[in-house]
Amino acid sequence: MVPRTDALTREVVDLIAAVVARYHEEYEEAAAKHALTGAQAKVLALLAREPMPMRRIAQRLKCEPSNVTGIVDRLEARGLVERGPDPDDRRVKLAAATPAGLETADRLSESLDFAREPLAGLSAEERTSLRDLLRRVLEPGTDAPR
Amino acid sequence: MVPRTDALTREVVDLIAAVVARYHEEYEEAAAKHALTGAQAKVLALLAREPMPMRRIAQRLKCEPSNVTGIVDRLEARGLVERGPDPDDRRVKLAAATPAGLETADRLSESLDFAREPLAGLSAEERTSLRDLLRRVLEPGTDAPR
DNA sequence: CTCGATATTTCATGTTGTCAAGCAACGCGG
DNA sequence: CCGCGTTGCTTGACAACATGAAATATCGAG
Repeated sequence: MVPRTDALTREVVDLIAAVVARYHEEYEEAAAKHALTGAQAKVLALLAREPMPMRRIAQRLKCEPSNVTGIVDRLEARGLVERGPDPDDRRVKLAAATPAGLETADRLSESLDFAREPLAGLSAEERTSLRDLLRRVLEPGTDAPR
Repeated sequence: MVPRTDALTREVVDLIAAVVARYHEEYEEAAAKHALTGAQAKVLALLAREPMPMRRIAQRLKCEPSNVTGIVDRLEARGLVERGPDPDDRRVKLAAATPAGLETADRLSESLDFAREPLAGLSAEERTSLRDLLRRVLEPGTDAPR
């Protein structure tokens, strides 16, 4: 067992906390620029890649399916998303981004690109190191993608 | 200007997103173990270090002061936090953790220690590299200037 | 076909967040 | 000292997000 009071580890954890805070701030800000909330932006980004059942969205967001209903309702009300039937299972509803939704998702993605500028301060070598270290940190319990 | 489609940068950003997601998940989980929400845990952790005015809490949380009122209300209702007068300014209310609040904050902190185990997989040298790289990433705009 | 499981929705409820309005206290210029 | 703009906090109204329980429809195995 690693000593819990290790100063170095603590500092790294604090830095990660700072990164998390910063990431959130910028994400919400970028979403707000397109009149979306964070949750809506996340769902829209998901659906821009591929349509998926409500239940799958809930898994990705790690929340209850009943919650997703509301989020998709609001996106649908704004014409960014549509619900369609799943040909293989009539219980399932497939949510998909509309053309307008895709367009918004694209612009959102660009705003987020802007947010990643801080990384530009790192050389290619440094970015590679960072990538490798982050991979290692995430490795043990990487969430099994389903 | 760095090309926005740089594969390496994109991968690092994705990894950071994964770290952010993971961090949140574990934070909420740790908070829930003590029957706290994420926001409540954050405020309690802040106040466990030192008492502070409501307005300062709002700044730290980057939210409206009126929001803090509710969060502190709930913590106070559970006896984890107390509001007291500021001797220097009677408009100000100083929120402070009660003994019970300090105790909860301690146990919460231990749960979070547990969550940082992933870092244990890294050698001291690697943790140092990671620290330095994260510092660099955060450096330029530690505080979003507006 | 029946029955348990699954996908979604609806409803009730609670927390977080915003904004506008209000009140008390501060502190400055006259 | 007195007004008056500013500041700190709370309140109220309202939207979004989140959970859990119950309702509905469909699926699939026996």
